[in-house]
Amino acid sequence: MFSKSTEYALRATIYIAQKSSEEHKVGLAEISAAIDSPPSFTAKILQALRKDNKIIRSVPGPNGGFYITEKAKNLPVHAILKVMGEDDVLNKCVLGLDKCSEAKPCPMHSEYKFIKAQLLELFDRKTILDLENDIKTGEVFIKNSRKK
Amino acid sequence: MFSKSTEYALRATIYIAQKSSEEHKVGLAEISAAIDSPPSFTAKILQALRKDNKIIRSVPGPNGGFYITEKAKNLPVHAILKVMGEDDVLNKCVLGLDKCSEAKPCPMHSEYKFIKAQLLELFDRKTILDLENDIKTGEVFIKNSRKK
DNA sequence: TCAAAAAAAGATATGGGACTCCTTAATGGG
DNA sequence: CCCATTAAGGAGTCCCATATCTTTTTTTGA
Repeated sequence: MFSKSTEYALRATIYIAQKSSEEHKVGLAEISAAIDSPPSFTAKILQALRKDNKIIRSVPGPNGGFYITEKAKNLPVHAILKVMGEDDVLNKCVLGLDKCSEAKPCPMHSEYKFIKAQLLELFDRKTILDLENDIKTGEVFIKNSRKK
Repeated sequence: MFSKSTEYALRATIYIAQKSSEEHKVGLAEISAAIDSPPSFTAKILQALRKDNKIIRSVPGPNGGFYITEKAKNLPVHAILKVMGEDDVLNKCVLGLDKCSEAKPCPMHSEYKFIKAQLLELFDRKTILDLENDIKTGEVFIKNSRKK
């Protein structure tokens, strides 16, 4: 559904939410190990998220790293998707028509719109904090198995 | 949601269903004009669909072209997606985890699975014939506006 | 049987996503 | 103030989806 970049962004943000605070930051190496993502590439993605200045923050130097404020944890997953430029993915027509709309629908539109609405609702409702809490229950995970 | 190739495949198939029969075939030029897709690229995609030997058929030479049998029109949209290799797209984890499952879910899994199920149901239920009929009511279209 | 028509096949760009590496800047500890 | 640490930034690689162009093969109709 989403690009690799976005997948890493989501997993990394959840991990940072889970493990960091303003006092205790997490480093790139730990993050990419925890979510099993390529470190250098993850760095680029975290840079992008950081520049947005809304979701994650970072500090260089010893004991530096990434963190996320309690306030930012209340942001919906949709905020991450927006930064990663996935907004259009969710609004796109199944058949790829630019002008597909309620007024000029494609043959899939009338049925797909209800499903799309649920997707949008889910990503708007679910916050970073929600996902972090799910992890803490231990019933849920964000680490990929190492590829062979 | 899907690749350009798949979008063209869907639109082209619907157009062929709408305009062709075993007696009256439609040519590549007409198809790509009707759905506004690059002709040469569309040719490749139709080749792939054709090779599958289930959905569309073709005949070269004068008055040749592409067509689809009445029987094949009863195939679900999912059949096209399968040929285009989009099967994994629909089964993929939102966070990109290989092992995400009911037993080992990601934090989005429990809510996303219901939406995913609806998507799968829609693509399994909706047939090519259904889409063709929607077009015939005239309330629906498959042609993109020409890009400037 | 020949020529035209149309799809099939092959060869070749091109742009962007995915990723790596190297250098630079910022920070904190000794 | 210097050095180790860590993120930021820049440049470049690789591959695949997208797309085009050309040549070959198949078929039909005259």
